[in-house]
Amino acid sequence: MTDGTAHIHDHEHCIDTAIARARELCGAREVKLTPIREKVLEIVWRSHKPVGAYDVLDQLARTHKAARPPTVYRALDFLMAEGLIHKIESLNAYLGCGEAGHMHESQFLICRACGTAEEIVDDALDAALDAATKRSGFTVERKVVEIAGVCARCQTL
Amino acid sequence: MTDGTAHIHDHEHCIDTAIARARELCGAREVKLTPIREKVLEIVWRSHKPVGAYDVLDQLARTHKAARPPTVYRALDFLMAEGLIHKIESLNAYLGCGEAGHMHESQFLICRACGTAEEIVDDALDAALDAATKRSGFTVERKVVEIAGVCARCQTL
DNA sequence: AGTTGAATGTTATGTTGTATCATTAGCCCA
DNA sequence: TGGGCTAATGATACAACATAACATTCAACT
Repeated sequence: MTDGTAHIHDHEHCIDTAIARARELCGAREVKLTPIREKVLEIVWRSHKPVGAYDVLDQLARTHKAARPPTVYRALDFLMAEGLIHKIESLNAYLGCGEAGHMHESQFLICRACGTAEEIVDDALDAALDAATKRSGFTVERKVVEIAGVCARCQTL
Repeated sequence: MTDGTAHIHDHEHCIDTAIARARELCGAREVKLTPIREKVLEIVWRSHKPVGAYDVLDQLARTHKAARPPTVYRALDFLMAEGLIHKIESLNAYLGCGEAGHMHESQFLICRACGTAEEIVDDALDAALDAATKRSGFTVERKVVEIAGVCARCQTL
């Protein structure tokens, strides 16, 4: 286990919880969490680090020989549409969403030292974003907030 | 002229101003705004829309046959390091910086209808970002804020 | 002129993401 | 029960974005 956050939680449990939650949500919404989609979700959740689509593909291909780029991108698109994962634009990588269920704007703290990305929910920040756009008469559809730097833990190492 | 913002300003003048400013800054900093770098800056400034590296390459190649992807990426890297342009991560595209000279965090309103990206400077928003990270003990190096939606003008069309 | 370091040239390749059409799987229901 | 519909997946090809590595040129200083 090389995951920099492994020390603070039971990661298998955290994956299982995320998948169980995804099943519930998809059931309630009457959309299909197919085996491929579920497997991709699990692969993304296996790390708290954002993971690239082709890394997902490599891992998926171990159990699913037919996997190709479109296989992965379709699954990722589905999972994003359902709010189960996020894309980190500044890394071209994907991350499991810890707040799945209620749609929300995502804000990330990305550590360049350990590679982890922490999703934060800050209502004051979100309000400031809305205020900034309201002034311009701009209608918001998506808010990308990605803060890169060094996390508290890595600074002490 | 198909630029959605062309109606509100003299674009040639705005390009000239940006290049003159870039020359000043590079002179003061004793870094070289070479012909290639200046041409790339001009190409980026020709639109208020973020422009892809390969679009820049196509345009650069008209006057500079030897241009290749590294030619363009090197120039873009230089211009970004000097704060003369920004990269829009969610579009993989580049945009002239209207606030060149003082280093600052960039925040963008990106209209999916007309393709323009407006750079905004909102101190309250920036303060909210800092507050959010301070709480986590996170050291910020770069802040990416990209708000996508529909601009005021496009909503009325 | 000779040396040095930055900039550019050149070739190749790596990485990320889509378009397109064919095939399969689940579901409704006549 | 099997025909017809739609969603999902398979499969091939390619487009778009970006960098590695090494060669050459150029400008500045001595």
